[in-house]
Amino acid sequence: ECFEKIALEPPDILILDISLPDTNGIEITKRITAEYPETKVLILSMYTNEDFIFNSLKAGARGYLPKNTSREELLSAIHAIYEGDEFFADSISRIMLKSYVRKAKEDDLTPQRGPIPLTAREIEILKLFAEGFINKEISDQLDISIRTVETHKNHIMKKLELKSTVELIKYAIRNKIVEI
Amino acid sequence: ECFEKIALEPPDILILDISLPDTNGIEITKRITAEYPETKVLILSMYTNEDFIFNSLKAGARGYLPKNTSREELLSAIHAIYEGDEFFADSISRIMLKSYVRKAKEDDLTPQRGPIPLTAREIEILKLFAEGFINKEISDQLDISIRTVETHKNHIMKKLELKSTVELIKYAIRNKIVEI
DNA sequence: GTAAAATTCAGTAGTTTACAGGATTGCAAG
DNA sequence: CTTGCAATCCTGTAAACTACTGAATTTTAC
Repeated sequence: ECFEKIALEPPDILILDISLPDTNGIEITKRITAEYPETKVLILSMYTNEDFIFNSLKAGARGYLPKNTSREELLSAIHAIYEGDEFFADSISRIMLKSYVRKAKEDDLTPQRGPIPLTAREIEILKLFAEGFINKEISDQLDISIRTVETHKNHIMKKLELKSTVELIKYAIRNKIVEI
Repeated sequence: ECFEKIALEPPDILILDISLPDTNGIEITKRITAEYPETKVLILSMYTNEDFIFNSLKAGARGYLPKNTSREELLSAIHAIYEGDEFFADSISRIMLKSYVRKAKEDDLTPQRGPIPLTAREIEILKLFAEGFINKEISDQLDISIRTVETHKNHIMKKLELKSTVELIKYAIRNKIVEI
């Protein structure tokens, strides 16, 4: 029914009042913002779970307000969104910021399980390998024998206790030796 | 001088008034939070650049206020932080939230350069390969010949115009067929 | 100044890739 | 219905790579 009415005359702002923390509201938001980019979605929900808020925003919502929002704040939000701005209740911003910082810290900790226990030469070879060069190309670039390249790779695998080249590449990515 | 005084008697809260957008304030924050975890850092700065704020928070700051903060808000922040909470001015939260959402959307768009042009079987094999299984293990799991596994991999490489297994693994990671 | 580690190279056996070819099956259009 | 196509399956052969062992030379560390 919602989509039928929107198809007739897309509104400037669609206020979605979400009562259940399922993905319905998010799916509606995604569809609206995809099909009617000029219609701006403001979500009003009692759910302040960070993942739910996050997915709503990723789906394209321009604002998010908790249910206990004052009349004044709702009006401010509508005006801000109408002007093309985004609007989030302070409580929402704060929840999301904490989550953001927490994730950023986690991301920063996980890759570095201690310093990389490789020599400069080994890192050089791992980098070239993980960039996609085959052994012959590596040996040409470094002006050493193919066998030496192989030996270095072997040492690397043993040091890191890796069982396949797949893990080797993943290691290089995780430790930022190469880009994905 | 700052560090000498802190060493004598670590304060409950350290209010860092940063006037330059260099990394000094961030380095100080990092060192304090590492050496004196019980000392909480509140940053007061006229710089509201999102990267600067972000790095401050990653360095361990418990709060961030812009220079034009009211006396009341500063006191609220000090009290909140003293209680073990975090405190960010609303303007700061809003800046960071927008940046967060923007980045999340970017991350979501980049990997999918169109649908994956592989058959179900090919994706199955790519997934197992990128998880680290060798051809023999894949052929056992799927109950097919090793040569068939090789052929599938060959088809995948040709379809995707990839030149090495390294690129194949990176493709699988980018397209979320496997975790890093 | 010696011991340990890093860097270099090689032999051998087994595994994987590159390239070319063929067989079977399922499904959809003519 | 058969024709064509894509997907799936299998093989041969040469080249490249891996696993394991061994070893010479240079660097680093105490």
